Amino acid sequence: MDIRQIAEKAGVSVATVSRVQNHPETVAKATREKVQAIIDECNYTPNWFARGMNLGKAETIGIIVPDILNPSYMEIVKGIEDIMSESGYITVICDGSYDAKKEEDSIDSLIKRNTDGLIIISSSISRKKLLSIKSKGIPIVSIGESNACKEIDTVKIDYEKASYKATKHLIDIGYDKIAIINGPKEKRENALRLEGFKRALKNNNINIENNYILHSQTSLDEGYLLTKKLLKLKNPPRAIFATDDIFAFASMAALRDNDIKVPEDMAVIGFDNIQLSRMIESKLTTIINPLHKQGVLGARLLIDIINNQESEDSFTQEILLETKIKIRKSCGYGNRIGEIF
Amino acid sequence: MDIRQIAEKAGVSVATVSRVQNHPETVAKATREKVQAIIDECNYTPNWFARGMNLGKAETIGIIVPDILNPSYMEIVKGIEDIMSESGYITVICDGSYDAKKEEDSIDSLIKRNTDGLIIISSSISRKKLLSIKSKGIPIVSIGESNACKEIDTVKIDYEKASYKATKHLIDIGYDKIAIINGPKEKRENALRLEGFKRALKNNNINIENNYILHSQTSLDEGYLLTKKLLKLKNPPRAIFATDDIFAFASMAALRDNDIKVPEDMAVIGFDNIQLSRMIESKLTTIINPLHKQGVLGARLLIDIINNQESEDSFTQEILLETKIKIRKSCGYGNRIGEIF
DNA sequence: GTGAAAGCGCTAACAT
DNA sequence: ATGTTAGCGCTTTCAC
Repeated sequence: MDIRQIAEKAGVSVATVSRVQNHPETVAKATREKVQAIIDECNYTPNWFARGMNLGKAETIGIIVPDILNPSYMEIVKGIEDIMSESGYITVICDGSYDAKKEEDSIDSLIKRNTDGLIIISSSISRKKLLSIKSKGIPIVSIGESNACKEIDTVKIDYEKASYKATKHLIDIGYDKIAIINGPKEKRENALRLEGFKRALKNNNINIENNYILHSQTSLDEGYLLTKKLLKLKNPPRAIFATDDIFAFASMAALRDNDIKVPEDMAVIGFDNIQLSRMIESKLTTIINPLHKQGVLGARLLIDIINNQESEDSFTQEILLETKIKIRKSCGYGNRIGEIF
Repeated sequence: MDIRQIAEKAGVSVATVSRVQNHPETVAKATREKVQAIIDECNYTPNWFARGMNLGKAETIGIIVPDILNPSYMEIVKGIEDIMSESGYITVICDGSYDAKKEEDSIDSLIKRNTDGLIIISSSISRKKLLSIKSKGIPIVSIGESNACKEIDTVKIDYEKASYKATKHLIDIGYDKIAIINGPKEKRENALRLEGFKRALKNNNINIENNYILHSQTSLDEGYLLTKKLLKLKNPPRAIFATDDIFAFASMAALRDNDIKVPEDMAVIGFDNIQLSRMIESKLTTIINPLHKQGVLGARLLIDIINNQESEDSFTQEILLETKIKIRKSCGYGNRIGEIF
């Protein structure tokens, strides 16, 4: 069923049918209604490729996410989806598998498809690549840190400060032997987290013990193993800062398997406050990262950029969201909250 | 940069450039190399809309998933991604938000875009809609139960049997007051789970207590609340079968908040064996659902269907995967496994 | 207000 | 082996 057949059935030209769909106000009411009736009756939708060829728009945006199995990222994606779907965009989610190369390939593939815009989440894509995308005029926003921070539109939190806050909390309640289980050190946001961690220690005259600084690649299992490694130290830590809630889960699993009680024998603080973090034992004290909100804001920002592509009064934006700390049970000293809410 | 400019630079016709890209073997080595060099130099990729318009292929498949925040579903999606990305397809993941209407809208939107094929996961799309998709000649496979089981290609497990197995396990180790926290009852797979549950009770002459049969809509919070409801019964159960691991997590959180120990005071068995299920306390005994594998098989099946669309020797397939039980700690009686692996 | 016709960039049949 | 050309289905100027 193509536009010509509709035109024929309605006894009008293809141009008129096209107008009914794209600029209905320019066609006489009677004609419009007649044509629309046929369109509905035939359940006609314009061929999407043909339409795209003329308009150059795909009504599609691409999302690059490091790992679709990590709920932290998916909460951001959910926020993006919520906005995009109400704006008529389709979102293509590409799983980067924590691999910069794969992320870049996905980007190429999305660009080839004339995707209207891109959102990259916690991406490890090179600065060069990022700038080349932007210079092609493709709208792009980064959620979290990227390798070209100042040059591309960004929604993020202050990772350094948030980590400082987490570490400071541990110090305030009396810990000084604090380890960090961080993500891959190549990622800028992890470097920042480490800085925040160190700054908190320094400011409080606590010696920085290199054995307490661990980088996990990605997986739950690695978080588990790294924690075991920590326990085997001659002088093990008394608190663990896991920079991702699921690392904290893995860590607590390792502690339990060694009969170490949280928070009695070891404090654990997480990062992100994913939904599950209040369902586990011991209930996780963590940094509230407004994940869903970042997705929402990132999506709105991207739509803005798409709609004002040529307008000269567009400036690169950086939206910085505040974080809070959520005190539950896993560090002790707080009141245990009897209910999950 | 379009095909004409490339042709000009290379001193050949557009047809030759097109051939170099699509049927390189039909063009002389010398010409081919010369043209390819220009293509590379200019970083030319064919306009995707124009290409699609001629070929009618989008090299895209769509996935409908009830909830992108539920790790059970995302493990399936990951399996699909793994296969699709190595086959050059891009996957569009649509979040159905547990809403049949939204799922159907997404399908329409995908079809409009000439998506080459569809994979629906645990979908609540009506039988009528499903058959109409199939009758349009659009390749579609269902992972999990759908409302048109026999008519569309399917990869699934036997939900009834798996639930029977889970319930039987509880009975075998001595429980007879067993509750079930099931998903939405409108879904066929949940109806099957309930049947399996009831069959196990009946076969063992255990009375079916209607108060012990609960349906949760979707969320963690609801699983939590439902469990509290169970505890308020005059005659509360001694074991809970949660038909989704994250329900089990939520359930255990509620139990802890009521100072009920798992497995000492209450046994809990889950369903799916998601990665996180071995990280929580108490380690979850659960049904091993080959999620990733289902994704892989579903993807392969879909590719098969796409490639043999007109061939007459294609028959609707149903691939049924076996499930196993993973005994950890949450039901007691098993040995506690000291390590997570 | 409506129609005729010129592309959009590409592929493939047909011609050489 | 390569070039010429007719579409693919739509949108949009430009006439009327």
